[in-house]
Amino acid sequence: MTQVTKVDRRILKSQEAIKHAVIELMSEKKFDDITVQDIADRANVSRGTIYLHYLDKFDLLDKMIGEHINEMKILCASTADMEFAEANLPWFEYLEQNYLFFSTMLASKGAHSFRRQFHEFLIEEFKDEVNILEGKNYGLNGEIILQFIVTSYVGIVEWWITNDMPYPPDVMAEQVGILLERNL
Amino acid sequence: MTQVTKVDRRILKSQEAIKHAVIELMSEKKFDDITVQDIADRANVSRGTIYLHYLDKFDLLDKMIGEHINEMKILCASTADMEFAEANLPWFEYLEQNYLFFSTMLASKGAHSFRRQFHEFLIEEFKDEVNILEGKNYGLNGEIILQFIVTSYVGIVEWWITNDMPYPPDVMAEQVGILLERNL
DNA sequence: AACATTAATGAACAGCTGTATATAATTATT
DNA sequence: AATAATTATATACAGCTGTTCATTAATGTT
Repeated sequence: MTQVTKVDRRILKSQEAIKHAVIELMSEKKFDDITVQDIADRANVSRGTIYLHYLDKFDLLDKMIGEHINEMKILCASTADMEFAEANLPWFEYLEQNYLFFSTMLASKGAHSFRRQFHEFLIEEFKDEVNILEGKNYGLNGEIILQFIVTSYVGIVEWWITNDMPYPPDVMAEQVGILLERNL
Repeated sequence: MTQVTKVDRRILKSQEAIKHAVIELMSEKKFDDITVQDIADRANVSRGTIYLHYLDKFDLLDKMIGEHINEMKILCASTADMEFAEANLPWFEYLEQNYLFFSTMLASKGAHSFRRQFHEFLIEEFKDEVNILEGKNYGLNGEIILQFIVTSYVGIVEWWITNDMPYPPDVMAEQVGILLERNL
């Protein structure tokens, strides 16, 4: 069931301007140094308008991250029955394409949002892959294995981005793919 | 070469009072809700005194975390040639003993400090354990394997603490030990 | 005990935050 | 086109932050 109620144009316009302003400012300074006043000035809206849509600047960042995670979910749907190494590739390419956003965001106090959302997303993706009834993980704790895999994925992505993507997406996808196969 | 120059008693007294105040306040509210004014009032020092010792409240938290990491380094030195499952145990026990501090800290915007410091510490511990010249990791990228292992360790510890330690330290140590053996 | 050094204090400051409110402008609907 | 509802604006406010500075207090060393 899709929501068909029209959203007031003013809301879309304000939110677009605000998010666009953040992207612009991110290429000029660290997210932690960007003030709500900065964003309002750049977006050409009243500072109060930002608080009308978001709790604070971290909530704003959180929602921008959420939109990226949704993009990655869509990418994921199209690789449903590939091998890990192959299915990983679109994600690493997507991260690379949005390097400025992700690197600036990860260098800020809002990095927690990304980690939380990406973690939740990956838990959904991998939770059915863990088998402790037979095979290599027989007898182990499924919850701990799932956390082990997912946090390593989140962590390696964060490492890759904050270290200026030292390897190309296809190398990352392949190496991470091998590590996933070994543990799942 | 140990530093023998005496530290002014007032410095020790102020810093002790400040750190003690933070610990106290942590049992009353989330770290993000604690203000520098709160800390100054509780520690019975002038607000300016805190800025005399620390850049801001996150720098203060960072230094408190650093002291815990140092404790864990000391624990580590005594388990140098044990199996992973055994060597892990003192860490998980230490984390359990300081549950209030770690859980409150991880629920804040300062969680990044812990992750960074614990990550750096583990890199030092594990960097010599990766062998890509023979064995299970032959031909793989050593840097990526190291990041994979270390971030999963940091992540699983964070998961364990923020989820109210759902398993006792010995179970965690054993399960994580198995996962480490498999990948190193 | 007297001294020079260092640390702590209190007050003042500009700037940002988050909230509230009255007013104006825009929108969707009739 | 007129209307009611919604959104945006400007302004004001109290509280916190991080810095500065002159003054006072405590410390370690002669």
